[in-house]
Amino acid sequence: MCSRTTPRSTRTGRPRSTEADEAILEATRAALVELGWSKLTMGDVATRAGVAKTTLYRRWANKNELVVDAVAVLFDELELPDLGSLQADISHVVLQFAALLERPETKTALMAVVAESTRDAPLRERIRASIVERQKRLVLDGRRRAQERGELPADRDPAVVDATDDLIFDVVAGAVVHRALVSAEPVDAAWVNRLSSLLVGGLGAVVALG
Amino acid sequence: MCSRTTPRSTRTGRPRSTEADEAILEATRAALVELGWSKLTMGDVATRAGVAKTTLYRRWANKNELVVDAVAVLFDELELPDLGSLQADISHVVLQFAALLERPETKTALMAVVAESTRDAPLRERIRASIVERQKRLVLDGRRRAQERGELPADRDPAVVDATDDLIFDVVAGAVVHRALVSAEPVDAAWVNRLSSLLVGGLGAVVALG
DNA sequence: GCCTTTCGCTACGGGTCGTAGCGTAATGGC
DNA sequence: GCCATTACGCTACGACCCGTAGCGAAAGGC
Repeated sequence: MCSRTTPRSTRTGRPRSTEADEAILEATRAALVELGWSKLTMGDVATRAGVAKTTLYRRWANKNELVVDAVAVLFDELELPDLGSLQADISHVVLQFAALLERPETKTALMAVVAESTRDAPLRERIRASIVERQKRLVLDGRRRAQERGELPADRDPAVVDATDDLIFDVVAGAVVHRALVSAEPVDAAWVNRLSSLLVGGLGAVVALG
Repeated sequence: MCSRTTPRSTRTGRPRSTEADEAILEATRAALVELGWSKLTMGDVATRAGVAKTTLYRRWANKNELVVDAVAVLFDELELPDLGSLQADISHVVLQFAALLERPETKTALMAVVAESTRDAPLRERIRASIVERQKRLVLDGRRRAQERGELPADRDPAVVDATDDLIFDVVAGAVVHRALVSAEPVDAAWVNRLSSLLVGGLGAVVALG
C-alpha cells in the first residue's frame, strides 16, 4: 500500500495506524462517488477520514497514487467461474467488469489515473501491478479452460501464447471500457452476446446474427 | 468551435479574432506536449498564445472544452483508402489511429477528457460530436466495402447493422486505446495482424497462427 | 460618426497544494 | 520504568491557479 524502504519488523517507534489506512481509502471512494475525480481534494478526504492532511501525505505522495490504491481493491471482486463454454465464460466476465465500471467511483477514477500515467512511469507501474494484473489472470484461466475443452487449438509456440493472451485482454477490456465510457452506451446482455460471438467466430459470425 | 446562440452574420460590434482562435488552439497543443494534461493551466495557454486570459474564457468555459477542441482537429487526418481487403483496411486504420494516440498531445489529453465526461454531459456530447463521430464513419465505410466485395454477408435487419457497426467501433478503438495507454505496449504491425485476424476469423484463427 | 462587441490589462477573493513546526501519543529496546 | 524513535493532530504558511470584474482602447457594422 504505502512504500517502505525498510522492512516493517526492523522499525522502531510508533507504528502507522491501520485504521487510518482503511479510513482514508474508504473516504477516498466516498469522495469519488460524491465529487468525482477532478473535484476530489486531499483536504476533503482527510476530513472525511477523520485524520490530519499530513497523515495522508505521509502515506501517499499525491492524489493519483491514493486513488489507485482506493480503487484497486474493488477489482478483487472479479472472478471467473467455469460456465462450461468459452462464450459463456467471456460473457460472464465481461458483465462483471462492466458492472464494476458502472460504479461511480471507478467510472470517474479509472480513466483519470490512466491519463495521468501517460506522463508518470511510477504511477503506470502501480496501476499495472495493482489493477491490470488482477484482470489479466482471468484471461489466462479462460483460455486454458477453452483449450482443455477443445474449443481452441493447443499451444504451439509459447511466445505466441503470450501475445494472444495480451491481445485478448486488450480487446475485451478495451471494448468494454470504450463502450461504457466513450460511447456511453449500456453493456447489456445483447451487446455482450455480440461481442463474444465476434471473439469466438469473427466478423462473419456477427453479421450473420441478423 | 465556440458556442454561439445567435448566428454570426446578424451580430454587430467588433468580430472575434480568428487569429486568436487558432493561436489559442495551437498554444493548447503545445502546452499539452510540454506539460501534459494535469499541469496545463489557462493562464499559461493565454501567455503562449499571446492573448489575455479573459479572451480564453470568452470562448471556452473551462479547460476540458478547450482541450477537446484543440485535439479534435487532429482526428481529421484519419482516412480509409480502399486497400482491397477487409483485413488490410482494418490494419491500415488501426495503425493510423495508433500513430495518432502516440502523439504526446493526444496521449495525455484523450483519456483525461473522457474521464471528465463521465460527470459532465455537455462535455460528453462535445466529445461525441467532434471526435467520436469522425472515427465512426471509418467503420461504416469499411463494412460497406467489405460487403460489396462479398467478404461479409449482406444486410438483413437495419437495426442489427447499426448494432454491429457500434460493436466493431468499440472493439477496434477500445483495443487500440487499451493496448497503447493501459498496457503501454507498442501497436506494431505484428499486433495489428493478430487483431485483424481475430476480427475476421475469430479466436480460433488467432490461436492457430502460432 | 455612433453603437456594439472584443481586446489587453490589472486586480481580486476563494480555493487547493504541499510543507514546516510544534507538542503529544504510541510503540520497541534496554 | 525510562528513552529513543516514529506517527499523530493541529496550525500556519507561501505558492499557485481559478474565474470574474472593471477599465480604457480598438475594430468592426450601420
